[in-house]
Amino acid sequence: MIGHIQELIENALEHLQAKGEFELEQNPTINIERTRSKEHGDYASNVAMTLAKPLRAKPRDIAEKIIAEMADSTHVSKVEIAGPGFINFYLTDACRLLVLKRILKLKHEFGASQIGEDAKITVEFVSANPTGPLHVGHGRGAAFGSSLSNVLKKVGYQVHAEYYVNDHGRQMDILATSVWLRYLELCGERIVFPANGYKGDYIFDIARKVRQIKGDEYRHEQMEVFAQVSPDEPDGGDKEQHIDDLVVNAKDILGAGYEKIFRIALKSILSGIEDDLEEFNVFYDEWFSEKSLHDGDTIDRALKILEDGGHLYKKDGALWFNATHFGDEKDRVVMRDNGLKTYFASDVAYLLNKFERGFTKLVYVFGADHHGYIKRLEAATKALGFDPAALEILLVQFAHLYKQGEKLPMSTRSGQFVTLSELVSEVGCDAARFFYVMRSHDQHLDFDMDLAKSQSNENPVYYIQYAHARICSIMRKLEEQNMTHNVEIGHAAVELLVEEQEQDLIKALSQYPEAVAKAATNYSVHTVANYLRDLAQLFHSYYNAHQVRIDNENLRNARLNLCLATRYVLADGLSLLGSSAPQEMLSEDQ
RNA sequence: GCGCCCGUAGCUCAACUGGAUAGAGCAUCGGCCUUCUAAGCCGAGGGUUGCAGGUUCGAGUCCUGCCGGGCGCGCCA
Repeated sequence: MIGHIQELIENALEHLQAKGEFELEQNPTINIERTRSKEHGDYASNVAMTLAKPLRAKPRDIAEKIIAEMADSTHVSKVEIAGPGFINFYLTDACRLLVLKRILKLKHEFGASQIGEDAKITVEFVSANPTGPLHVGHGRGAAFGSSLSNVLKKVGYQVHAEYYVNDHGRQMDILATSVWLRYLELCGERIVFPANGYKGDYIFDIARKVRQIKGDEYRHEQMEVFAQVSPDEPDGGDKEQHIDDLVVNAKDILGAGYEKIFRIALKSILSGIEDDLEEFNVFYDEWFSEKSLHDGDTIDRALKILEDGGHLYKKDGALWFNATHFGDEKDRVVMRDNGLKTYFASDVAYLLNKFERGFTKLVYVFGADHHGYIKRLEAATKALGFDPAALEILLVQFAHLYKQGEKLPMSTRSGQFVTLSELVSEVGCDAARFFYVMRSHDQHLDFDMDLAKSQSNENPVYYIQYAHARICSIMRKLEEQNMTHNVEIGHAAVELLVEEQEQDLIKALSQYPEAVAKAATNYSVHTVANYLRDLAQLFHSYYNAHQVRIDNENLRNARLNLCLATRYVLADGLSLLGSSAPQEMLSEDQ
């Protein structure tokens, strides 16, 4: 429809130029918008205002000429000048009502588009280190990334959702060593647990698993384990050095056994993460192993490209990437003086890997604390010879959880945190997903767990789901009373939908594709949440004002069509956000 | 200190990328269940968009400077 109106204005402008009324050096971009309020019609254009300057004329005069020259359209019933020079378009009823037929035909396909033009796009999100279970701090990234993937798919991108598994490197060594130390404790060794080790209870769980499988096979005396290890922080030493020494000992003492513990720990935690995400309705197309970059030649090739480009240099025994040359604040180390490649080297390789797989858009969903990564990733992209515009790095601000008015602490190392799984089992997946994405991702979020749990009008998820359930209820009651719903009769009678609430609801339905498109192009999933709230609100108003199950067959079927269309859109929108659309609302005491 | 993000109703947040009278929910107050689920509806009050300038037909939105909050600034991940 927007395109149609653009065409009307374009043609009018061409005629005016041909007649010599207007003299324009270039064709203006014609901006058509939905009006904010219905007193301004359905669509509006500000073209007369933007032309005021080049034409040196008053906006309202220009608008008048454009309207006079505009061809009649079967879709437009009225065109008006308003305010400082807006041109307002009113659609014909027939045109407005067309959307109902469209929705009932397309069902869950309604709202889809080809904006993405089938482009290959990756969305990487969460990618938390597999050193412990996901906590509520990861929840927002998971909810946002997953919903964004759904939305991008809906508008015609080939989306590949990825979780980058850091299954290589120092943190994983610390994890494996932590497990071993807990295992030794279980065997009865007296261990002073390192300050920098992973302290959560889940480490004990994994240690128990190791003991179950291997018995006392990996037991060694405390003296041997701590031989030559520098003092820990509480004893006046460096906690980093202390844990690194322990890792070295663990590898020496255990040999192949170390690898075994490492794999058990990784597998155990990773499958826990997968389960938690599945429970959270989050699914990936790929779990990408960092280790695979090392095992293959990707890292070496990536570094070679940087090397060949002259972007690497040696300093203090380490190998540096000349990131400042590409706009970063600092140069970055890619290989430490001990010969180990840094995580940044893996990041560069992963970047290269994504481009080599043919993705034209690389979306990263990062926590806000990672904003320092933007510049270095852009720098690496340029140095690899790719266009940094292909990167879309989205920062998700922190979500603070509140329970009974108190802020919940979040700290991975200390082992004190609410896990995502606990959150989901407490407030439910539907509410948790919705709450995480109902605010703009670049805005801080206060997550009120009591509100998310409450079965009341305060809770926006239930509000939307209730609208859906009410429609389902109408359909159920219809059958019970042997009334019929004939879609064709409904279509033929749509012009009977003259009530204000019906008109408003129809208009809102027709805006669904725009809401989805906007969410996709702006990476703003919360707009879908807002849209659904508005739609549910309009439906509830309608429901309270008018009966659907009535004897008048024509009107009844028209209203049922409207209800069914609303139901499809509500269900589809909720599914984009990862929430369900229940057919009935059951309270706890039922 | 330097860099990035954010300041909108008492609270939590929107505002179609520069448009018309800045909107919702919660909270507060007043109404609506003999009717398809009251997890609902209808109505009322509530604002110098942190402050000060600038850009233009027009600024919550863009530019500059302050004030206030969050985060980051490792051969850690």
